[in-house]
Amino acid sequence: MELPKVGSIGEYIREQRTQAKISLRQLAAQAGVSFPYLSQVERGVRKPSAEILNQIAKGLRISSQALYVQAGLIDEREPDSDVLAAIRADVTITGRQRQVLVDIYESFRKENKAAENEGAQPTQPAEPLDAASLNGHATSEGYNLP
Amino acid sequence: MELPKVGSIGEYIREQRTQAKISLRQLAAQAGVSFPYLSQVERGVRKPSAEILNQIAKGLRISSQALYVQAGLIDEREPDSDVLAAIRADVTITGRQRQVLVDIYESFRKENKAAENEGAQPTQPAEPLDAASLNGHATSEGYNLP
DNA sequence: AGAGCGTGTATGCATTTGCAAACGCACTGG
DNA sequence: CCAGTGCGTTTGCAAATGCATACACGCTCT
Repeated sequence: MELPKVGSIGEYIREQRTQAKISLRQLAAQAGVSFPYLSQVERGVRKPSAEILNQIAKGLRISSQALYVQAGLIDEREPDSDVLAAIRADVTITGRQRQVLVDIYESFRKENKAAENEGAQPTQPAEPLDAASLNGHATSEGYNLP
Repeated sequence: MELPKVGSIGEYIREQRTQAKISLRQLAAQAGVSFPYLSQVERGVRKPSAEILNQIAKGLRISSQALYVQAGLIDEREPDSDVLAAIRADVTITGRQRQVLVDIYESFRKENKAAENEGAQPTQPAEPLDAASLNGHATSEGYNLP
């Protein structure tokens, strides 16, 4: 039975890859998997095993757990969305950084709620947002959200 | 391959099962997998996929992550702070937004660590990050979300 | 003795993973 | 104009997963 409804794991991977601005072949090479297979995975044609998922996570430089959660392979009991609580409880960041994270998170929530109440119009979804600019020193200034 | 000695995963499962004092068939039923296959998994004859692993974890009432770590599918190099866990578990934001938050948070951490070491390390201690270098530099300015 | 029920284990087989090779398409630039 | 690269996709095919079925052993009854 072909149920294309499979987890959005493929979309997520592709999203991460395009955000990182690397090609399918590059990611495949870094992850140590074959590019054709990666293509199929991204389109949901094939469902990768845990090992492959782990390698892809490595290639993407993201946490394996992020992928597993996305793939629905980790239940992660109760999301409950206490992101804010976790941020406020974090002692490894400064107060100013904390405020930045809180602001961004809340504005995301607000944006999503607005988009939800509007029809199917995705407001302004086209965002460049390079994930690769990590060392680009993303400090408090520079974020401005729609 | 004849004997993939790597998998202490099977032993771990069997250990957990016997410790829980349930039979192979019972666990298989609770996990929703076939008992013969579970037997093979426990003896390392077969290497279960992530889905099966997840179901087994459910059946054993243990954390999925514990199994993944045992299976070597999660590197566990990072303690994975509570903030990151909360962000990843949050279902009220999009994957892109999630990535933004994760990136910003990690870059904060990186900044702080660099500041802590006081001038020894230049912001990129471990990762070669060929993806970005291949791509040539992205932005290098802070985040700007349109 | 058996019949019955419990355990874990070896088969056969449909389905699937994952790869190598070949393909089509868009861009170059000699 | 078409060789040379890059991209993503499609196509067979060996190897593996995962299951249903059948097997071997241990235990307890009547």
